[in-house]
Amino acid sequence: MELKLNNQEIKKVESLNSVLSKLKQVVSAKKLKTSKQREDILSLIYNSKVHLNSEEIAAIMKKNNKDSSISSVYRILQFLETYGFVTSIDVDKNGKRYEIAAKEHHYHIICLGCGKITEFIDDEIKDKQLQIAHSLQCQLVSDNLRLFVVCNKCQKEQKIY
Amino acid sequence: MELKLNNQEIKKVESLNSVLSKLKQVVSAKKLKTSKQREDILSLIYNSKVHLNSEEIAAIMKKNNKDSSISSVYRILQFLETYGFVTSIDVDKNGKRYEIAAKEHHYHIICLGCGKITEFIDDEIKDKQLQIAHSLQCQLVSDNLRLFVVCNKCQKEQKIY
DNA sequence: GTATCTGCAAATGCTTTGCACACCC
DNA sequence: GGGTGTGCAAAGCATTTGCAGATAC
Repeated sequence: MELKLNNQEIKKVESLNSVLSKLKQVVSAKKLKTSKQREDILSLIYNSKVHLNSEEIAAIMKKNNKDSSISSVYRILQFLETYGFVTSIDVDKNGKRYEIAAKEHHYHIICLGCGKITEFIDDEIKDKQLQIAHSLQCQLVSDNLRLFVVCNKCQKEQKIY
Repeated sequence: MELKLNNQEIKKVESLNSVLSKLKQVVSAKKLKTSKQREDILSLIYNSKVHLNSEEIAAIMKKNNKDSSISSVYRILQFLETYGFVTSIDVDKNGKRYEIAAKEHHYHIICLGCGKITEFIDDEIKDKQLQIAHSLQCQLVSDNLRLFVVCNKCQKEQKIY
């Protein structure tokens, strides 16, 4: 089977420099102004091995002496998502979590015990979805597949279930 | 392909009476007390052809002269979800939407234009998910596949995109 | 009678927004 | 200098919770 798994993260399809350069293009095209925070948050999400939420992003910014108010973090995340630089996923009650959009198209496995998010790629599922959308005369905009599991470690620790 | 589609709703695998009888069993086993509202809300969700949110459920209860405060609706929905009578899906900003659990296992297609939710069944995707969970030594608890689309009608009306 | 269920209002948690000031071009 | 970005505090919105009274058993 052509399943690709990766416990760390799915391959990125673009370099950080390329992503940052695209950000500059959008900012310039929209006649907006450069903001160090915007670039920093985008870089942070690009480099993060985990899916951060807004609070965590604000906390890391603070730790890196790049302090940013939580409202700015929200505004910047909204901007970055609107213009396709990041995507968000809902996995728990602690708000949306973000990841860089410049990643291979993938799905998420979420452990209900420890919250760990694993990513995987499956082309068959992707193809199937396109077929389904097409058969309904729908234009597929985005898809979201989440598997909620109890991981091996949490099963052994009898964390839940 | 073995895709099953249904523009109205996916077949239910259990009668309302059977579901209500199971509710009575749980209530009795947990030494709780019968509540007409709990039964009414469960019946309402069973019979609804659309995915209702809490506000809508409260409004329909009111219209049927079975008035229920919004907090009771939330408490009852939480109860029904905890004990596996209903399941919830997140489709928009208007809160979780509920459906009866006694339905064939299925996925959702959500139109970003009109909000219409279509359900579909696909055994290949289901099998694939089980394989994936198994290959990661994970116990699959639940899965959630949402396709966000622009439906044919909304494309013609150029509602979005 | 006693524990659960309900309605109300207040609280919660994530997110958005209004406003004044700071900063980029 | 004019408009965009930011920080702060307040507001929004779905949901939860504390409490007192109502109801089921």
